[in-house]
Amino acid sequence: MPELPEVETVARSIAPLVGRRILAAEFRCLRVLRGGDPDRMAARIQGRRIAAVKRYGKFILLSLQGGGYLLIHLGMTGRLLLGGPSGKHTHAVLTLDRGVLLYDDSRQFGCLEFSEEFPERVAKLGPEPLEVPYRDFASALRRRKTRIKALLLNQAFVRGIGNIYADEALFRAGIHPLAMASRLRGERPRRLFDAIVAVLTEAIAAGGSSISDYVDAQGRKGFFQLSHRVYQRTGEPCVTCHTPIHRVLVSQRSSHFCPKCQKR
DNA sequence: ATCGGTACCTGCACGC
DNA sequence: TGCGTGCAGGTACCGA
Repeated sequence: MPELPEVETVARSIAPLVGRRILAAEFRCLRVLRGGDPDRMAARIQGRRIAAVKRYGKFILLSLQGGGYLLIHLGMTGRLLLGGPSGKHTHAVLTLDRGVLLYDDSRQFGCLEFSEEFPERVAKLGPEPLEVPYRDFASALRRRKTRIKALLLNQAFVRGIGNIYADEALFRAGIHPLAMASRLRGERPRRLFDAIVAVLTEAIAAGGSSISDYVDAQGRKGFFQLSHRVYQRTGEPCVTCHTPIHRVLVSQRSSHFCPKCQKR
């Protein structure tokens, strides 16, 4: 489900939890828990206050008062919900001094991880696409001998872009998903950079894309799916030239593009 | 050191 | 109705 705009929306919707105390933590699913024993992890979290909520790429990091971090990744189907009934895929329940926070994830590709130090997984990520200076982005592009679509999905290159926004940015920039990153010339790197910034900014303003079941922590849907120009529009006419949208696999991921507007 | 391919898990839409 | 197939926003890990 969630890429940078969706995770940003979720992070904003749980921002009011700053200052709340975690009275109890219950972890029900070993698979989504990183770094060991559920009861020990619960014991280390219990009683601490949430000092900050911050997004890093597709991760949400809760900093706890007095040290310690709870790192959350939503995977494909993860949801953080403020209150609401716990269901068959609810894997964690944080009882707060006011309210409750649930972690729900049917496919179990997401994860929760507690660490005393700033998490290594976050430290290894590339820069934020909305913060990286253009010249850093352009010089990194030049050094990569891989397909541009695969590179945009690589979280060590830039953090937060997933399949939807990679396809949408490449369409806006007029670049074929199979183009080699290091061989983009002339205006193309700049157009790609600007397209990424524009599509992410617009998507955040729309509360993200709700493809099937994505909602923020208050259960609100996003509406950026209404603005998708290529993603999951295979066979439909291109909004610019009316050519049917094509689909190819790049690194085993569906990639949607206009064969006329996006040249290699 | 970088890659591309595969595995992980559940649910849904589709054709038969 | 049910069954098999393919597809889905994710990352981690493997061998080349």
